[in-house]
Amino acid sequence: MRILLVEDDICLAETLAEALTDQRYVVDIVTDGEAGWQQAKLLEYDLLLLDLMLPELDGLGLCHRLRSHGYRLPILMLTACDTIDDEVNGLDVGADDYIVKPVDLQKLFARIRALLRRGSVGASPILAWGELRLNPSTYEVYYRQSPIHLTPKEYAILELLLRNGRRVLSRSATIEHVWSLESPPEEHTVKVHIRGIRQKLKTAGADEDAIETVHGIGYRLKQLDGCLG
Amino acid sequence: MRILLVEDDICLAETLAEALTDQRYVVDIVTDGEAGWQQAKLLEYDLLLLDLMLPELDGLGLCHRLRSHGYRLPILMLTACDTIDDEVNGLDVGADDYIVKPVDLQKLFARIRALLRRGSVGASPILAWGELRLNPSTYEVYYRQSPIHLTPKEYAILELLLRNGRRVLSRSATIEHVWSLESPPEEHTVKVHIRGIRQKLKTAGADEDAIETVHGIGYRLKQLDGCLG
DNA sequence: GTGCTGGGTAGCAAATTTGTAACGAAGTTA
DNA sequence: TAACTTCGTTACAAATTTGCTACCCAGCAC
Repeated sequence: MRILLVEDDICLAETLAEALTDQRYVVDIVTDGEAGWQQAKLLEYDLLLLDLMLPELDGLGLCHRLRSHGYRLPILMLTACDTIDDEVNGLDVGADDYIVKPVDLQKLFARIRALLRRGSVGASPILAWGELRLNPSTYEVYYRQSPIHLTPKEYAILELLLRNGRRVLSRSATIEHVWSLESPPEEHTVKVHIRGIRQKLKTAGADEDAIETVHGIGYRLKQLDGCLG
Repeated sequence: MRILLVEDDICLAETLAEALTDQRYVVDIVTDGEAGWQQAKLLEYDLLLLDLMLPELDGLGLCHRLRSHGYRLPILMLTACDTIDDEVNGLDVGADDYIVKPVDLQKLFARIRALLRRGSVGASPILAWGELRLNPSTYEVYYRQSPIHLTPKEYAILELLLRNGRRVLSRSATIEHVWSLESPPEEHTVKVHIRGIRQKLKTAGADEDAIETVHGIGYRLKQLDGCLG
């Protein structure tokens, strides 16, 4: 699960990101509202953790802009002031819940779980590409009828590829998303994991390689027959 | 299975909680609707037992707020007035069933069991997975014809697994559902109990392990032969 | 072709995660 | 009270995952 954290207090942001990473979320941090908007457009996040007070574009503004552009991801507001007014404003512009600072981590985790739980109900949870299917709610990966066992890192990379469609993922971007704050490995490590995925797909009966290498750039999913990019 | 009881009559609340605890549920009590809302956001409950008349935010209001925020847990309304009106109102705002005071405990248990098995396959009160069967109303567990004696904790974990099908249960989620708030054990404890279950199933003649370890995530029931994900 | 850069493969060792055994505390039952 | 069960912990063993080094191959420029 990928979370976008929009928080200008770098110290708090890193603390939160570390805690969330421990909870196995992948966390991206941006420090102002405008960057949050750009980043939210760039990738499909599962949840937005949004400070109310931000430079450039504040939390309410970003929230409002996202909702008015049709983004339906769960938004959890983070606010220093726990007045009713703020809550009302936040929920008015389309936030799903809010939590006051100082942040109680257990409470934060619980709200995030609650939001993700109900977010995953409506949308089709299965990511698919040709004969390949990945179910994020059960961590199951299938090629046709064959279950494929992937390690956590392999799984995370494949999920990232599937969520990004034909977009090319550079190795550094992959590391940023999959490893996030934990000590990032060398870029070569990505190759090794890509190899692991390819090998397991092949063993499962995939005739052609689902992952395309874009020389000098990175990886992406291969064009499907009969599908136009 | 964890139940949230929202009831302002402390005497009744404690009586019910005790009875439910005897039935091996984990019960948390709050005494007003607003607290109920906060608590429901905090933890993932398996069922909500909700008095209609409450201070702060009444049962109908809480029920409505939960449903409109996407919560889908079963809600059992508790009401002193057994008029059609109340029933209609309750079901309108999204309660699943209701029971009138004074509470007949046996009836209460039966309704709770019925609501908890909602969504599971068929109308059978028996939870089953392959040759494994678990009867929540008698706490009996069988593998084929052989009865299996499980300790309460082992039983609770196995029931949770059976109710969750292929979903992966993290160790922390398992603790959240099986242990009460005062004394949650270390995550390692879950491993030890899982081992106990596996060992007893094996002794009972299970050829292959029913519980699958999902490395880095948690546990789930193993895929059954002939079942597609 | 040669040289160069980037990507693929294999195997190993460290780190992390999970499994097992055993102990003692606490509670139950006879 | 003594025997027994349950349960959470510690300590250690086993398994899995992970990231690295080293080496080979493919594509590209000349």
